[in-house]
Amino acid sequence: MHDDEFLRHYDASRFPRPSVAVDMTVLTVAGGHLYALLMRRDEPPQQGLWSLPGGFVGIGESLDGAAQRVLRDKTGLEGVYSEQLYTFGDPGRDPRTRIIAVAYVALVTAEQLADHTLARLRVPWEGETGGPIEALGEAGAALELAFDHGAILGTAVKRLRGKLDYAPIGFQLLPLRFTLRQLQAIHETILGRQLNKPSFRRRMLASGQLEATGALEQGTHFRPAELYRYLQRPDVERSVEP
Amino acid sequence: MHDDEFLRHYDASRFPRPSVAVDMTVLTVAGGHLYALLMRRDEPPQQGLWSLPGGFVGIGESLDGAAQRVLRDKTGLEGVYSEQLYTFGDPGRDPRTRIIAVAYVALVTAEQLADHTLARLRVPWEGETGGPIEALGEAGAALELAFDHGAILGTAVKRLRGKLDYAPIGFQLLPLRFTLRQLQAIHETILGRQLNKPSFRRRMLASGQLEATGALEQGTHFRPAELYRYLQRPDVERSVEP
DNA sequence: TGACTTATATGCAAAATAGATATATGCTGA
DNA sequence: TCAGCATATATCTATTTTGCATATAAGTCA
Repeated sequence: MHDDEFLRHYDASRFPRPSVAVDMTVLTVAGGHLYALLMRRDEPPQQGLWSLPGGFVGIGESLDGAAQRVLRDKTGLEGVYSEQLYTFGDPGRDPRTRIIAVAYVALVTAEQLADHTLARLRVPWEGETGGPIEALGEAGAALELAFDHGAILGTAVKRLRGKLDYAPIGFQLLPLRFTLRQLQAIHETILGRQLNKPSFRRRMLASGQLEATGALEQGTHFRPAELYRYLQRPDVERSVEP
Repeated sequence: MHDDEFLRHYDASRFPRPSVAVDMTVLTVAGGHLYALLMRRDEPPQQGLWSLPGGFVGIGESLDGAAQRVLRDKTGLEGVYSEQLYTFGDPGRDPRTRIIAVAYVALVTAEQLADHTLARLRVPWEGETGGPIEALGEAGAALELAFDHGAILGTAVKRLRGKLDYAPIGFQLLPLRFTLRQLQAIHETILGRQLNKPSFRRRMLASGQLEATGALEQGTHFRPAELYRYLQRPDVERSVEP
């Protein structure tokens, strides 16, 4: 193998190359609704429209690394769960030039997004049908989304629905200690349908992912529920996942 | 919005950009084994090693389009089912320069790969654990794989196992008309475990994806099985799928 | 025609699931 | 201190799904 010699003469600039960006879908659940973090574009193209936080991938930077960096720089969030979602690369998806976007999903608790603009998501399909979804502003009117970000959001919701019952998704959206009822509410919101209470309980407890803490919920006007904890320590887990 | 003016002055070459390629995982099933199409690299880097067919994405070409083109140019296959798998972008995964690879999985029948080099896949994990897998040559020895292609193959098998029971995967690996026993053999090979016959039958027939043709298998030395057909016409389906 | 081999159908037990109902528990306010 | 309240938690039953065993059917071949 003469890799060394070959590489000395390799000219990476012979062909025109697209730009590569990461787009972050930051989702949370609150009050029975799904929300996504959106930012108003303050420069062209598509100035004034709403978009997912994104940024270009550095030439020496891994995709997961770029995702974490963009998240930190644009939203201040650090060390949150995120995974690669899908890569959107239609020519023309961005009017500037050819930009291929590697989309990521990040899940955070509603408290972590207190200072950001959240848009309520309206999913116009059931189950895992898929397709673009709408983001609604305060008034309930649909926000105009930049680029193909409506499609990216739809893909994210579809992914969440698919992974919900075999991956530790709900836990990322809750504080470290939570009640089974809270976890069920998260699942119901993501799936967009009601679930049976005893059945959900059994399934969760049988999954081995949960551990009872013995502590009880505080501040209720009725019988408090027991607090549970996720066993795989969601505070440590990061972006992984092929 | 002054998008027009902005775009006239936009300089896409201000930042160094990675190259973007598609890598095709072409899989088939035969004789109880999973096989992948591999090509021997005949030029550096990593000359002599075995790799997935791949190629750079053209500047005006969609990712799905690039996948179909690479498949056609490198293997002669046209119009086969393929879907995007995952994007591999570690800096250093390719020694030439920064190359981000959007990996695709394509499924074809064994007959369609008659003229190509196939490597039997050995999956060292169960279920959907994930991780790189080995490709074995004729003699049964592991082939040395280029770049991160062992990891890409592992991701492809994990994806197939996950989608098998709710997506039309088995049909892509069979001729248009097939017996239930053949379909079950495909499932068993992909999953790496035996399945219950009456149970598999019931599940498939209840799924509504199959239609009995009335015709019977030919050339058996015993009772021939009925031939079934996939309802969504797999010969029409292409790359889709977020 | 009957032995052979596999497809297909049927029957039954075990397990998982949904749903309804009953019981337990902590809070509130008199 | 105690009844009433609201929700958590446990229990029970009907239904569906699944695995496994067995029976029957339908071709080939001698």
